Amino acid sequence: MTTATVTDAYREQIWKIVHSIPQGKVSSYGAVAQYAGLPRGARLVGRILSQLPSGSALPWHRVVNASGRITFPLGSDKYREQRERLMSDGVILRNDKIDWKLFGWDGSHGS
DNA sequence: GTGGAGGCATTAA
DNA sequence: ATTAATGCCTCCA
Repeated sequence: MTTATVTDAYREQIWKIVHSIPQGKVSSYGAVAQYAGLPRGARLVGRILSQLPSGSALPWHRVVNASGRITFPLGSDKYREQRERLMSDGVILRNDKIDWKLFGWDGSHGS
């Protein structure tokens, strides 16, 4: 079947990882991609998240870029939505930026 | 030495 | 060939 794509197989894997992010913490596209087995698939994670089906209930708002900032243009509806959801999770945005040292999730189980 | 901004590189669709 | 929910490197203040 050549109809399927590479991300098609990683799609569920990425969903699992994003859904594995604990509330109050955030991760980056590159980090999630790396955990999924895609060393340079940062954009793939973003693309997959953009193709999320309605009702996926996936905490995509806990995923930001490596800069700790929301990828959407500041002032955009999407940007506002993610920021609101992040604050709802207890994540504080400082200067529209996330303190990675406070909310950065390594993907590890920690202690 | 730290922080912010801009540009180039990389992969998948 | 073009676009994209990015990442990393380099330069300036």
